[in-house]
Amino acid sequence: MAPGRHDRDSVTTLALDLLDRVGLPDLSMRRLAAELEVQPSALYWHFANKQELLAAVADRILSRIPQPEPGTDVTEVATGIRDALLTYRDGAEVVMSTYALRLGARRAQDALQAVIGDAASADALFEFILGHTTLVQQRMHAQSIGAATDAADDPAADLDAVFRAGIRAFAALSVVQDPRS
Amino acid sequence: MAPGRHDRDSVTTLALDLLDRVGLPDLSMRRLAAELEVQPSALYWHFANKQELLAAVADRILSRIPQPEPGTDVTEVATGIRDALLTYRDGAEVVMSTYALRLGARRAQDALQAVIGDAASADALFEFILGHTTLVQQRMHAQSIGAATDAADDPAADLDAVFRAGIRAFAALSVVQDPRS
DNA sequence: ACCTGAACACCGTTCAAGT
DNA sequence: ACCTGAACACCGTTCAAGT
Repeated sequence: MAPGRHDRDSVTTLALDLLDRVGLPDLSMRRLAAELEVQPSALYWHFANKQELLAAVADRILSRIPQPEPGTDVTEVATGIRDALLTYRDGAEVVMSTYALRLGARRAQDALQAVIGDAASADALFEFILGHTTLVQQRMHAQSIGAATDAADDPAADLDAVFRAGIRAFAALSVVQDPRS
Repeated sequence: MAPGRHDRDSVTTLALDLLDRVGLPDLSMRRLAAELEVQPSALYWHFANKQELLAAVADRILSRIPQPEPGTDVTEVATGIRDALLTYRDGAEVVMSTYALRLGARRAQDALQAVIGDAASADALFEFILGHTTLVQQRMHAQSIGAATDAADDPAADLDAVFRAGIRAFAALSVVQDPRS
């Protein structure tokens, strides 16, 4: 239980835990340092900056995506990705915020490309899942704050209908291989 | 040229201009106040908080979406929405960040629903456009910083291929009205 | 190898008071 | 109606120095 001696992995683990407890806006370097019982400057021995820390957190989140077994369909893979993003609070936003910088970690796209022929379509589907899940998690937070949302509607029911509509569009592609339109 | 006397509209206009010049991470209340030659606290007479200011900015961005004329197809409407988001730096991220809170301003979904039958599919397509455009603008910024991106590839060429792949998936829906699958 | 201490240049927001 | 002045409670990051 000595206060000190952390490494990249243990810092990332606590960052992920803190993210889930307080959300992305309150995940600060200073607060993370306090939980590690360490000065804020100590974090910069492990990570060059906050972006790099968030990239490590994003990779952890994406590591929960199941590898598709033979015979899996588009809906199953897409749902697996969405659920991985939903596992931690604000998970989708963290992944989005580091998407451009993350080297490697193409686990999601690879999984989708295994069930969708075209690479561009697989990327497009991943971008839909990211966008959709980000908005779902935002709405979760807005609701917990008690803020007025756009909707005079049921809170979660039709969100899933939107997800299914998106999946249906891309699933059609994998069946109807388009005849050079 | 007196320093004072602003209103909600003029503040929003300068905020949009500042966003385009410095990007979302550097769009702070203090910096905006400085450009208006006013104390930071003055902004809180016009807006309850930063979120509300960003929501007003988001509405301005979305107001550039063209109303679909009869005979417009899905590709045209979707491209119009993307281009509206691309007009200002980090436009897509601003819209996403206030999506859950924005009352009204369903202009984008309405435009899409006019060319896609199903409301859930129209929302899904909008979420794809938002996710995709956010990532495109992020990559623009990463590149201008000179940061290492994921790609050993052409910078913009295949981004558009992903956009077209997404559109194609949803466009197929509007033609092949699915026979109660 | 990993951390402290101190500093720099910032944030969003509140609130009494001014005109 | 619109703004100032001052304060509160925060940020990310750097860097010399310690062990």
